[in-house]
Amino acid sequence: MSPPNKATAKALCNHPEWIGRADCRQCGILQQVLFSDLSEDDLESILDGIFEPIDQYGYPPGTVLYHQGGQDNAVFTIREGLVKLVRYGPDGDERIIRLLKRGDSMGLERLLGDSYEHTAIAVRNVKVCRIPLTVMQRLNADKPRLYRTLMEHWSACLFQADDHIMLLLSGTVRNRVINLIRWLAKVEATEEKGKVELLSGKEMASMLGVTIESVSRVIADLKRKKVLRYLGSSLYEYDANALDTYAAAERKAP
Amino acid sequence: MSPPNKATAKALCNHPEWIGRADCRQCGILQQVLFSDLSEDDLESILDGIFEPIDQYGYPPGTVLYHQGGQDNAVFTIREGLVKLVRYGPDGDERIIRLLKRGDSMGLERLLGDSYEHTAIAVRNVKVCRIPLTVMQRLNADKPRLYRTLMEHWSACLFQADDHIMLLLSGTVRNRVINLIRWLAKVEATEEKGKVELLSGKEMASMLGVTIESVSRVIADLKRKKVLRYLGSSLYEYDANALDTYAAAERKAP
DNA sequence: CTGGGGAATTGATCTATCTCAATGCAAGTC
DNA sequence: GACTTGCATTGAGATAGATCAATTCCCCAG
Repeated sequence: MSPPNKATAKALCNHPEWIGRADCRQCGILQQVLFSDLSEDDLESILDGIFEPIDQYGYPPGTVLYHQGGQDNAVFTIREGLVKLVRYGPDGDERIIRLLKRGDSMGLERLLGDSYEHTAIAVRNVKVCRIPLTVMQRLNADKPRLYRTLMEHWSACLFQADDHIMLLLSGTVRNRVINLIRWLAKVEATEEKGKVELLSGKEMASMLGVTIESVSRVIADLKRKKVLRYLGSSLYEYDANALDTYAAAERKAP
Repeated sequence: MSPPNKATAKALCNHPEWIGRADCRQCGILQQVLFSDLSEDDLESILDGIFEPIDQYGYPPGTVLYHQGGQDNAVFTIREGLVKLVRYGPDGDERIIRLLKRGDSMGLERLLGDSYEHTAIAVRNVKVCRIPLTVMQRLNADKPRLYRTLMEHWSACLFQADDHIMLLLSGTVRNRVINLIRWLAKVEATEEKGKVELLSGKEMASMLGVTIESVSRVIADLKRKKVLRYLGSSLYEYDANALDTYAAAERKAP
């Protein structure tokens, strides 16, 4: 139940690792995800009839799951961890376009025949299911209801993109950082309430469209004001109310 | 063939106006849009069997097509013009999240039962087809192939959102403005090559996340440098090569 | 033609953030 | 334990862009 200690995590994820064949019938995540609309019988027939299997993999932070422009014949769903979707600017600078969490899916553009639109990189230790395109195609043909679920995933991505624009790319650096912290706290409510694991400075900067130094200064300030307290290995204890206060304080009109 | 002159346009669009019942068989746009995958027979049966008709409407600039949170039972496709999707910040400030052009569709979130996620406002004189949800639902049931087209529309929105982040919300004001001009020039290639109709300063500012004054200064500068030439009523002649040059010039490392 | 009003423009500050550079810190290596 | 290596932190100075404040420019109504 408790998170793996450091040694375990390291042993588990020092390199890409095949974890196992997916048994979708047993899977607590997948049922809530892409295949949530399918009955057990349908799942049965998936697992029996397909050529290519659905496999699970674990990756350590920094692993590239796929490359922009790539054509691996699979889509992915995230069982655990965070994945960043990035694009590279003309100077090779990396820009984080989206941050995907447990339950999100990525690479859906392959279903339309497009190559991957981003490079997907693990931000934390990550576990994913790799679903071959052939499986999706077959399912789409057999069970059109799956399309609805797919559309929900598209729309979820879209609304994250919109929130990104509103919350993370508008206003002062301080507000952007605070909104990012809130978002992280919300989606990673795995530990006890009141604690967040932040990203690296570079990653936060590249999500928020600001410099590393600016992010660092904001966080230092929040620490000084006792809104954040450092607990080690980028884990912080935070005061949710104070966060709200400080975010709101900025847009006081005099 | 030529665009309507000002007097005509005005008479046509001074207020929301019902233009006609859609004859999708004759429609040059719609066939390339939502219903591109359907045969003529399928279209036939749409038009015959449905209770609610597909109507066409014209709206003048500034008209609200639907409101964030609204629940009108329809999706729309744009036959002509530009529509902005906006959200409002805590202070009521409007932020343009996306700019939709001829052939794009909007309000697809209603297909999933969600209320509209944005407020849609005409930027120019606009013609749209209003497609009742019932029609879409019926079609989805009868012709599952339509789902593919829908997914393509979702993905198109998503990739516009991503481009928005990369091109319009990164870098200097100058680059953002130039990228916006290029985008407008590309999607509105209705007139002769080499001319763009820009948005109002307020609109450009709210797309790019900068102030009106900054946008104005950049445009004034581009005029001074003969990259843009004003032709009246926010129409400009532009030098595409020079635009590229000036956009690139900024990221020269000394 | 004429006057009014909203938008665009321009100028003069001001400031948040970037940039550059130095220092500190923690983890892994030999 | 000393040495590297990669980040995070902090400071000081430079600057792009915001803000505030006039004009000026259109466009339209009368």
